[in-house]
Amino acid sequence: MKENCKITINDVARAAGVSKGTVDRVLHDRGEVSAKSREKILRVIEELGYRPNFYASILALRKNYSIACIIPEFNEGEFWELTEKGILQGQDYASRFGITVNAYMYDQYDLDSFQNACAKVLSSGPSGVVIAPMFRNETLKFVKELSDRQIPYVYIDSKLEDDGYLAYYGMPMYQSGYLCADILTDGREVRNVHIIRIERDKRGLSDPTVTRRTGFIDYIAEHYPDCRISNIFLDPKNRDARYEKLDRMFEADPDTEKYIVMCNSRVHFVADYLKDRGIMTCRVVGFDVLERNLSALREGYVQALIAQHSDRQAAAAITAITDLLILHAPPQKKDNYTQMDILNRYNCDYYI
Amino acid sequence: MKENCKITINDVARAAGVSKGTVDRVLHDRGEVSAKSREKILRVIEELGYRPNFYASILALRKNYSIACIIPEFNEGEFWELTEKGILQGQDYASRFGITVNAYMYDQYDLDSFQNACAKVLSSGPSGVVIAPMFRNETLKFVKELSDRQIPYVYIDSKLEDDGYLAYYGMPMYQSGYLCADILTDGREVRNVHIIRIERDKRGLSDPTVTRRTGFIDYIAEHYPDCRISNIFLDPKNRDARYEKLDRMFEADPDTEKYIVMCNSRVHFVADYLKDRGIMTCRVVGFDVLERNLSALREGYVQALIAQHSDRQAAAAITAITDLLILHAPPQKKDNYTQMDILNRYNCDYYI
DNA sequence: CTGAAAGCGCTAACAA
DNA sequence: TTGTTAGCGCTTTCAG
Repeated sequence: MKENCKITINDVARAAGVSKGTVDRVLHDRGEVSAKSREKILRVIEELGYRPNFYASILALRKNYSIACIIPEFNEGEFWELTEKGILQGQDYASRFGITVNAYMYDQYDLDSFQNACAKVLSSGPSGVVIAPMFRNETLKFVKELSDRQIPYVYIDSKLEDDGYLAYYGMPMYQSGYLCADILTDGREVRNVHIIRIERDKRGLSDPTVTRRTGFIDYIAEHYPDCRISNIFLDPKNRDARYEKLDRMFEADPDTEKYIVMCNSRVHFVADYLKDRGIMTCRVVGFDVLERNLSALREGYVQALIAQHSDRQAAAAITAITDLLILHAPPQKKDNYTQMDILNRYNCDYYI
Repeated sequence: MKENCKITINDVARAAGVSKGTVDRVLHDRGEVSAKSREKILRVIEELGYRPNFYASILALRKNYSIACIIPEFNEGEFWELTEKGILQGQDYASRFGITVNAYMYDQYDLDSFQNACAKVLSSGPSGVVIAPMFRNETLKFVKELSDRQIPYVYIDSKLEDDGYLAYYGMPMYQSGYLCADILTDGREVRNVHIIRIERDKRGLSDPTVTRRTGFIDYIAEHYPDCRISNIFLDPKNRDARYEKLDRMFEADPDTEKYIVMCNSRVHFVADYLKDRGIMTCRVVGFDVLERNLSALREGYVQALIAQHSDRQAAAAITAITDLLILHAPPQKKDNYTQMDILNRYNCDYYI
């Protein structure tokens, strides 16, 4: 299936009647070669099916490639933890090729900290960058700078409308909302749906779930035109306030079976409430495999989770850059929409 | 995050007051070293945090590793096609390390052809083997031989009860049946369930879905103790006979909404029938992402598919052997149960 | 039991 | 424009 490529640069040199130095020159396009030699060498390479041995290559040019990853910082059990796991996996791969990988975290609610991270990355002189963008304008400025410096970059989680990225790995957000609505309603008679959201003051930061919510709402509009949708905003830092809001929501909805959805990763807020109140009559769907969400799934307070392997996304991003650096091979596809995984209590234990 | 390990074998040698030849000897345990030197060298390695550069290593010992993969042969669109894709991916990875990968196919209904494939593999003198076992006894004999020759082997798809394998990558079969029953019944009132099976004459070959069926039946027994389960056997080679059987089945079941399941990858047989007969009132669940199954899913003749990334299983198997060969690192886990993916019409397009 | 030395295939600086 | 050469870090004879 694959030739045992024992043809070395020496063989090529001999066959072409030149020295290996010259062959190396045409291989790496570092000029200074007569058109005639060049042509001849290329033909010989073709004929012999020469494939460079890149151990030797890496060994000889002991370059210090490095990849920088820019992601939001996080606490244990939060969404970005899984991404970091993926960075570690990718690091493992990259290190096989002598490439170092570094993570730069920023506070996703603080523009300054983001700019700070970008500046640090830039000054570290990376060979490639992986970035999970939250601040639109600042990110565009940053990647512009990367482009100017010819540094390849890969988006993960979400991407922007610029065109210079090497690749993107993330979930199809709109479809995930659509899918979510299908799972939530599941062919039942549904008259009220509650979308639970997180209060966030958004200075310059793009809401990462707005597209998903659109997909959700579209599905409802198409399949349940008479269904009412209510939006409830929860304060992530204030439990009592959350409970109060949810209490009010429950009072207002006349149906006993309530349909609840959360388009971000915090559905455990709802699950905690339901558990404390001893309510088991809701149908709840959320996103992402935080440990707290999984518990809620197992205990039956959440019926389904839609998950993505954000670890694989990060790892794939690093692999893409590694392969570009080492093999000079760009990824097969630029936009890589990763699969949407439906988890319930029976398959969630095999997920990670 | 990772040290720039510039410590070479020379540094170690110097620090230990010996030559690099001696260091190499203790590194590879090829004896002939005094206890004193040995000890000293080990300590120095520890202190300096020496990590061998395996480009140099691979370059120096230009070995010709090869990995053999033994899987059933297949026609286009059949289950094993995806596995082959994974082999190609794994090959891609392995070739980065100068390892060649070869596939050996056998007729899964023909013991001779299996033995033949095994013999070929053995005589090719592989450095590692990936195997999808169908014939129990013959496989056990074969892997015994591999063990004797110290050739590591990895099971994919299913595994046997021997203990010498390096790793296993496959789906948890029992749970997949259990999950399947949950998705099929989905909280509804179910009084009849039809399990559609494939007629196969099984001389010495283990039925790969028996465990899955057990999981399915257990779920029904636990959640629907009064539900009747019927088994229908279809001839894969005779369309008319299949239709006749299904006609009879439909006549016998009084309910309009019928619950149908197939525990192998051929649920498209049922879908074709339903489509031709114009029946849309059934709830049908099957397994695996054959193109024909996906079409049935999109068109609504099948409600859900439970899928597995058998490509990733194969690729992971090859990666495991590669890493063992190159890095001398065995896989982190021996038994790797891959996730069970639930597919419906809204997420299936993002699956592969 | 140990050291010296010759490569593995490729790169890059230096001569020519 | 080209050839020569000294490594990159490790393995493996071959002497001692």
